[in-house]
Amino acid sequence: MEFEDRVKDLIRAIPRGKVATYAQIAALAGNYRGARQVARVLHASSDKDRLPWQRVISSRGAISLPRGRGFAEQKRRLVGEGVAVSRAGRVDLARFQWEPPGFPSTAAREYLRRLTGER
DNA sequence: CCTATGACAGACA
DNA sequence: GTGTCTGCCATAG
Repeated sequence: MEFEDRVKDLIRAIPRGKVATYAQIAALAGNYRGARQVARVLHASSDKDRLPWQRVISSRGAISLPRGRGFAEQKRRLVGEGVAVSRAGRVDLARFQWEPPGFPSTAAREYLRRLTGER
């Protein structure tokens, strides 16, 4: 339950006008491979816990919600906060990604390096 | 113990 | 750009 609580706190810490990715939240919460858990938390309790869920998007910089089930709502909320969202639901991470100190973590980088082929 | 779920991520064709 | 496949793991039942 601790991981879940950290995830919620982190999501609440994303400033207006910025976005974070699922993997980023997971890494900051201490589990750099827990992106799916972040998705689960959002799905289960974004309403209940009043999270700024619109600020969490995929690592490719896109809205993950399907059209017809939240896509338009998320886009509307983000644009309302000053985040530019393309028609396809893309956000420029270089401009809008939240970058707290210490991200990305060395653990995450190592994992990625191993995935990419141990170079 | 097991299985299912989850708004994922990365590699590759 | 699309689609598929694999790895990942906390949580609920």
